[in-house]
Amino acid sequence: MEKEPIAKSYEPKEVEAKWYQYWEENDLFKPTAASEKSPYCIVIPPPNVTGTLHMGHALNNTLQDILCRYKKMAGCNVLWQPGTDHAGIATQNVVERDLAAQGTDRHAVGREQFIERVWEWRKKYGGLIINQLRRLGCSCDWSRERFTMDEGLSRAVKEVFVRLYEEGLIYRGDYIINWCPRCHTALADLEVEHHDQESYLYHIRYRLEDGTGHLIVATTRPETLLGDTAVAVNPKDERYAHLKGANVLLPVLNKPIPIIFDRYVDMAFGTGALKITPAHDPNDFEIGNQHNLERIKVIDDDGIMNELAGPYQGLDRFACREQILKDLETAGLLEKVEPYQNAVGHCYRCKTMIEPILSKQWFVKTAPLAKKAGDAVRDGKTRIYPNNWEAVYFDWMDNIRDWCISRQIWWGHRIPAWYCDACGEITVAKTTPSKCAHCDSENIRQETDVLDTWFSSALWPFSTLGWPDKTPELATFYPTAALVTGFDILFFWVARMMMMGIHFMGDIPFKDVYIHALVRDAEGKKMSKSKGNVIDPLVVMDEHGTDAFRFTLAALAAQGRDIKLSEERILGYRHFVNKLWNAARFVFMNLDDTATAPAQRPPATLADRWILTRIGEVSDQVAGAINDYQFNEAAGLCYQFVWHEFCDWYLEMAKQAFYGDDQELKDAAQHTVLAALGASLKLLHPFMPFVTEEIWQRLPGTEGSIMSAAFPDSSGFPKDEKALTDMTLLMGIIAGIRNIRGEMNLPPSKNVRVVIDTGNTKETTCIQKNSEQVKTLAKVEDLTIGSGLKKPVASATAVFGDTSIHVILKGLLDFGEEKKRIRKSILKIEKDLKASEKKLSNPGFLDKAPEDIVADVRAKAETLTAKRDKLAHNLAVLENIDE
RNA sequence: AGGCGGGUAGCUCAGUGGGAGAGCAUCGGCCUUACAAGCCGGGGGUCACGGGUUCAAAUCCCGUUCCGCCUACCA
Repeated sequence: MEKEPIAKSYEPKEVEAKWYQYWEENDLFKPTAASEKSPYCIVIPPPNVTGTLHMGHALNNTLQDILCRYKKMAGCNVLWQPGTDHAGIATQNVVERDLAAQGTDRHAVGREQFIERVWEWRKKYGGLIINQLRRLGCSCDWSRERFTMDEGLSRAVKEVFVRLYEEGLIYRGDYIINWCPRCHTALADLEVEHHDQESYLYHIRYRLEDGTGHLIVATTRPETLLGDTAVAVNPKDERYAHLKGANVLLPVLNKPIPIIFDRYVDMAFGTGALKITPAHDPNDFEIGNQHNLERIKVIDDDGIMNELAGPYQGLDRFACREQILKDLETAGLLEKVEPYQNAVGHCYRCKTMIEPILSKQWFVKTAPLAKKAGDAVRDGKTRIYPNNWEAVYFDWMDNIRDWCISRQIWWGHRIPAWYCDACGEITVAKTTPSKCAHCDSENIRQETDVLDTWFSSALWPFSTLGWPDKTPELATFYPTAALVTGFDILFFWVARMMMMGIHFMGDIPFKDVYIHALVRDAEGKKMSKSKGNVIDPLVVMDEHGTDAFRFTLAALAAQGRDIKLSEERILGYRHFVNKLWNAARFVFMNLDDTATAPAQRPPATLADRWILTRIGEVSDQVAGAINDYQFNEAAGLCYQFVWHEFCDWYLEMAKQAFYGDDQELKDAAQHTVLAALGASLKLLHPFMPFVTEEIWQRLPGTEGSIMSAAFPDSSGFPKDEKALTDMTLLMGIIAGIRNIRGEMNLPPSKNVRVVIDTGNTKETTCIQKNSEQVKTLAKVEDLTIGSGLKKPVASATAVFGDTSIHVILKGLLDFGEEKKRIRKSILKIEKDLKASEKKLSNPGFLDKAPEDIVADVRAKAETLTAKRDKLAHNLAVLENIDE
């Protein structure tokens, strides 16, 4: 296809955009409509529309793309379902910031106008991250792109809400939430930052109602005592056992409240007595529920004390604290103040101190859903890789709390519930009702809260495939094959998709969950803008090319460990991309000037037979590793094979055929080298889509995209055991000679004469047949091969197996140095030998170790002994000469 | 506080029961007509420490220690 001459080094920029466009134009990212092939589907973890591509996305999507591209080549009907998330609070914040810059705010603009502005913003910037995913090479079917606020997905959200409500699995109730008095919204636990803070622990005297004494309570928040409805102590605490049924008087307000007994109270902390404020503390709320305590809200939504705070009404919560402390002091009720460090929640956005406040919220009753979601993993229907995350998953599912799904913001799915002002009942419906379902009053108004962002993303695996309609995609691709995500959203997203998928589809949403690591900087720190240690994937792709970047991520993606990304590592793999490029260049230079592939030829040389056998083996290993989500393993296998077997050995050996006159050998080599290069490209394609496509399209005899080619496997290649053993011998011989050359600092220009004393005639034949290779690759000008050959006088010796290799160094050999070299070698062998002999002389080992292991050790000991003896013999020869 | 992960070559990390590996760095030799972003060769590790299980431990168990992360409601 491509005819222009191939450049000396690979230039990613020139080819990446070209091929991405080609793939899209040729519909290569789309699944086939009706297909015999087995379906394979991944739904993308939808990035926030506000987002730009960061390292986490890059890793996440690279791994998904590797899976999708591999599966397609392996013969599956693949759908990678893409889309974005409306990201309620994050997006609302971005647009609010815009408004602030224009000197206005959302309240001034009004709800409808505001939402319109968000849509406008989305239209303008929402495609940013999608295009960055394209840069990364993601093979998503973009014709199916979805957005959580789309019409279709919104319909799914309403459907789910209404059905859960009708089933009694959604309810409205009082709950303690994290309230930001400045932003005026509830915050998810995730959105609360905890900072250690220097504060004080105040010991306050609560007098007993009957006047017989007092009890001391320790607190960091004295102002909340206005809402106290009990004091709790541990039932085992003997100090307070006599106070059963007694009341204390709330300081300042002088109101009697009960002393209750609850195991939650830590006897060792403070005085062992805990004030209970159910309306302003999450724990107290729980305890209050168990003891049926009244909940008194004394702080309003602005953080100001309300009418129930009595004399403190109108004071800011912090001012109130000061005032109350003064009053307690005056009344002689402040026993002690000690410095204390505690973690206090702050709004992640404006850093205002969070106020836990009691309010009415919507909830999903999760227990029944969680039970099934837990069982699905317990039963192995869904498998989590690596499986240590299963424990974390179970722990959460087994201790799950009801899920608060309402948010007091504007951007999101507005809850489809209407309150009736006439009868006070709630109407929940998929479409906007005209009147109350209970009393027919038309005086109804819709809930102003919107749903938690995770509510719509919980439906993602089926809503994107068309649910609640019965679509062919849903029938084909649900349950999806795999979900690839980071552990940080295991609870928020994965767990909820499991619950919703099982409930509404009657089946798990995905068979496998692959949890990958976090990408950190070279020091292991989390990348963040404030630390300034962010590596921008887009910059990396610009500098080193997408393929090198992707390969780096895959090569570092070992399970269960974070990735420390370093520039050097990327550079190393960039070299690998270039190596592949140059290997291809070499191949092209040595093909006859023809556009078509050379005629089919059987492999003619040992090298030909060997490389084909190796491709078969490696292909199976790579496929196995990808199927097991061992991305680093798969990448490593490819790297090792392509560089150190295909390039270092096969291409070097093929030169003999290419540069020689034997047309038959040449034809066979051309055929083999094309097969080997083609297979290498296919193995690498899932990791490096661009460079492999670029080379593939230039290869003679290929048709269409490499994406449509079949992934290699061993059934398509010979299994030539003899080629493997012969090649091992040959490589050992050559390495032996090279080793001596290296140690003696012999430049390649200095050819040497070599005598090879083999162990048997088989070896003699093998080496003789390939003597030209030995001569070329080890720079030998004269090679003598035979069994029982004598060591030449001025020669250095290496031993491989039964074979002695003597390199003649007339006038160059330092006898002393050579003897030293051999002695060192013998010492090393004897150390190994000793270990083997120790095992073999251990009755326990011979008794209990498996036979094959014992046989291995025996064989090893024999080999080592033979080698040692040979070296010793050669050493003796040298010593005789010396004398 | 609890949970999780980790400590292996100078650096970054693979390696889950049978003689320790890779990349980078380093040292020596090479512009050998695909590639100096390259080729050939070398050196370098008490696998954190201490115990245990086993014929056999980097690998499994217990303890110690250091580092990192996540969760948390000690007022």
